[in-house]
Amino acid sequence: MSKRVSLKDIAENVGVSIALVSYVMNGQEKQKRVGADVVERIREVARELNYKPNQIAQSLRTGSTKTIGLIVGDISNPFFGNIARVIEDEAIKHGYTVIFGSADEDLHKSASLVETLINRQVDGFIIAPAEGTSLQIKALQEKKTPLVLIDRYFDEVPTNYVVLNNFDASYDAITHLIGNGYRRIGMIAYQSTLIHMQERIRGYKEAMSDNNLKNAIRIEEVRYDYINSDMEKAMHKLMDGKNKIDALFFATNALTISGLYLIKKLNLKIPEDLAIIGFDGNAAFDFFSTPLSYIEQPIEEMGVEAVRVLVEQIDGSDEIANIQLRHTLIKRGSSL
Amino acid sequence: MSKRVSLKDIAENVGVSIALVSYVMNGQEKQKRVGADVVERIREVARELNYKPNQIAQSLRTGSTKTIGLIVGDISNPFFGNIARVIEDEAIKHGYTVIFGSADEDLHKSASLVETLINRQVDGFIIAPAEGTSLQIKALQEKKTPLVLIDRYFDEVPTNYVVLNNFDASYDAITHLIGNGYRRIGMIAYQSTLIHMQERIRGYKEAMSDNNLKNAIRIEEVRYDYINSDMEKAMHKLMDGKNKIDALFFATNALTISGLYLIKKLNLKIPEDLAIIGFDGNAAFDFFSTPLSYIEQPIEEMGVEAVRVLVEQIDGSDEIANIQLRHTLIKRGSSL
DNA sequence: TTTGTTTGTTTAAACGTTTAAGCATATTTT
DNA sequence: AAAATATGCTTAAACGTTTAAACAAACAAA
Repeated sequence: MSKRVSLKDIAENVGVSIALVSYVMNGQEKQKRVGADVVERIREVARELNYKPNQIAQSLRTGSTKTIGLIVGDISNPFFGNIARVIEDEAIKHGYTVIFGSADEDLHKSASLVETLINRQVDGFIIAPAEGTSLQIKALQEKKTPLVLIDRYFDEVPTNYVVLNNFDASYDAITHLIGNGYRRIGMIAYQSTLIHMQERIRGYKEAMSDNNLKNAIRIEEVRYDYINSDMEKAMHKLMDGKNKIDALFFATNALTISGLYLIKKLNLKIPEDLAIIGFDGNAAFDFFSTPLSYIEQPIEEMGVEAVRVLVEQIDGSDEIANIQLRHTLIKRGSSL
Repeated sequence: MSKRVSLKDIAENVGVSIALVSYVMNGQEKQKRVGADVVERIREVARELNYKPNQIAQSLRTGSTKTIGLIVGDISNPFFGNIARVIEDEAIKHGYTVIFGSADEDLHKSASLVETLINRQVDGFIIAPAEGTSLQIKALQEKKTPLVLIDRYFDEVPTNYVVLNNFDASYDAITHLIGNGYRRIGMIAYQSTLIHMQERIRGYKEAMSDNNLKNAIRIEEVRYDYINSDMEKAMHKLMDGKNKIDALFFATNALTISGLYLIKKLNLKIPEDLAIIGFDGNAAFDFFSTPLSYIEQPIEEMGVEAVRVLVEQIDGSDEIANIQLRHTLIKRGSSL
């Protein structure tokens, strides 16, 4: 890579000190009263040599990298890909760039990513925390690192967060199913202590209880790393035997997709054999034999708010923002 | 954000010079013959204070940021999301982190991203170049910036690239359709001069010509920014009237999805009314009324190779690598 | 004429590293 | 005992910025 042009090069070329060049490049020629002719010449030479400031040097000197560290579960997961895109755009609007990492819902990968990003001196973090990372998050918080959690948070660690109101979303979905006459409603969730999952489960349970269906509650949990095999077992548990369910609620997009493959394989009629509500919109939902009802998250808003709150924190605010956003229940054939 | 621990802090604490601390932190205590007891104490204090090297300072001093700039069309597009994931993992393996940006296939966004990343002193670029960016790419190339293009490249600018053998892929898909008895085969592509699109088109044309179907060639082009409305017009052109097609080949994943929405709306029977081959696998393809045949790209390999070649370039190689990867044609109901 | 102010510029330190060079002191070789 | 070498450490410069402080020259006010 050929040598980059520095302030020094311009200074030597014009025959002035580095300071003057710096002033001019930063538009401070008025306050620092640089001579008009010198301003002119510096500008000219800078253009000629195609000067680009070295952000690394700037960062070292100013202590700010104008960089946001984004840690999600997996950037190739549509939910995270979409939110990453929103965050990217918002970050740029605020003058930041983003460095991202996928933690695969893994404690150690997450720790390693946090360390890498800290070493790179990011100005702040946006994190969808993996299970068991509450200590990592707490440590960041204690070092007063600007931080916003998305999608999930920890009750025991007070931090900024921007999440879906998962309880409401679940409650709404289940109430809708009950309203349409379904009674034996099951749910398939990830095996996880993370709050977004627990809240989605709580919403399901409470909606069932509030409708005198407490006895009909049937939850199956699936491990993140064995989603397809566990899904098969779960479905069989719920669908086999005389007590089989008549409606099924999936707790995430990936779970929904995985479940749909099975449902297709089992040749179930939707919603006659089984009504379904999934999570997060998706072209796949639209093309399924019966278009799927689902809970839509306000991804755009989530990303926008996350960046807004983070930038406020970076700028010195110490108010904690806890933001819960509202879902939209998209009702279609699969839950009629 | 609380002040970070530096080499100086450790040095003062132990009562030695900064240089010694640096040597120990870099594992050079043998070559630089640091006293065994001092090594011990430095290690201890570093652990106690939880020292983390400031990568910004390291970068400034060493001239290497260990950072890769990744520019794609749109990170929320599954193809790019998936390849970004692979690139991320590979980069980490090589000791790099990635800064990404979505250029939205836009010349100016691309220019602005390149500038931002240059200012951030990335060690090299992986770029899926947007239409009309050949001058940007050429400029990078001339400054000897390590660079690998993916998905597309420019014939007129010799660079490293890792792409699909798009001609072969298209040719194979069309040959397969012809083999199954289809003759009036249409194609819907993006309006673009980019090589990947041109090659896909060329593959289609040549397969048609080679089978004496030159007269049956029907290509409709769709604008990236008006995909859905243009798609509607294109479909009508191809499907209305007496000369209507009996098979359709889509040139990208997004085009396929957009087309499928219309096909569903028009209630066409697949493959009876229209056979279809799409691009890039997708859950949506699996759930469509008839499972879709499609061209699968070796995304994993593409990402792995791109990073490998880039790191070689960063390490000083000046061999130009032009890598064309082979597709897999997934044959299913939609093209029977 | 002296003093004070304005204008335009330079100097130098700092950010946190890395690393070549220098410098004592101790140890080995003659 | 002198010379040579080895050992263990410090000094200082450099990377490219930003910016407070110093300074000189020109001009204005007393």
